[in-house]
Amino acid sequence: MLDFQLDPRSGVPFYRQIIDQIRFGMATGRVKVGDQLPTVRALAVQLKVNLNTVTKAYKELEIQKILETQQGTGTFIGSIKVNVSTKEKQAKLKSICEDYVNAAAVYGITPKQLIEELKKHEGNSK
Amino acid sequence: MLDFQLDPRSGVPFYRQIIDQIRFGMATGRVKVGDQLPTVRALAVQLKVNLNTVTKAYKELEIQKILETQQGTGTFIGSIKVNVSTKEKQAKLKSICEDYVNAAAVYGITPKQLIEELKKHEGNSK
DNA sequence: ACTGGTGTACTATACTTATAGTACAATGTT
DNA sequence: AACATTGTACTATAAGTATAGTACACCAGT
Repeated sequence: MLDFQLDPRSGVPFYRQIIDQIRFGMATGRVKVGDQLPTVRALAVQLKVNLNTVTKAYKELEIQKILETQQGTGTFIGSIKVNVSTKEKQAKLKSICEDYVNAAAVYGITPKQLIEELKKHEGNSK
Repeated sequence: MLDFQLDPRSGVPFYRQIIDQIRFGMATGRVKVGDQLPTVRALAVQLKVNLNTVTKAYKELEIQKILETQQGTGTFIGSIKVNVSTKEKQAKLKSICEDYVNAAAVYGITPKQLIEELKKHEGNSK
């Protein structure tokens, strides 16, 4: 099951964050072909966004054949193999780190200190 | 000198990308207090965006006392200082790390990868 | 057949973002 | 004093994003 998380401060539209997280979830093997996604209403409530926002995300992925929807039943992971390019992965990593360094810098925390703290989490790499 | 680059596909507004890159440049020691930034017109041409877009970015940073502007002269890196108690700082560090480990995990990025990326920036950070 | 849950389709509104264009104000140099 | 360069302040337009609300269509149970 995917653990959706929206960051309103990132500037990235919600529907795009949802799309990204589903695509990355498929690429990293967190969800498999045939898995059912949360219903549009359930996810809207969970993420505290509008029904239309989730719908927009699902619809775009459905157009790309990444999701398969059955009206009345639900939305499922399609059989298309999603390939997130290493370039895209790298961009995401870079973007996250920049946000991270900026957020920390506001409090006078240096990248070096961040690294030290992060080492405590290294075990969870899976 | 900062090497600005905009990614139109990221979904992040241009003016925000400019803000982020300036802040990131400060956090990682690429620019120092007193350095002059490109003029609003020069940067607008360089990035192929509108004058107003650059202005918006500079203005927001000026409000935050991160930049200092002198009409007729230019825009410069300000000398902001953040005073936070070490206890508060430590708590913030922990909180920020947890947030980012979670945010990264959503995209299949491990703490170890975060550390690797961060190491690129630990050099000049004070 | 009915009911509840699913996705879908619309209208309308508000806010944000980006652009274009114009004009003005402050500074420094000549 | 004149000029070029800087930041600033408007108006107007267009596109994108998010919300609210309503209604409908499809499917699987009972």
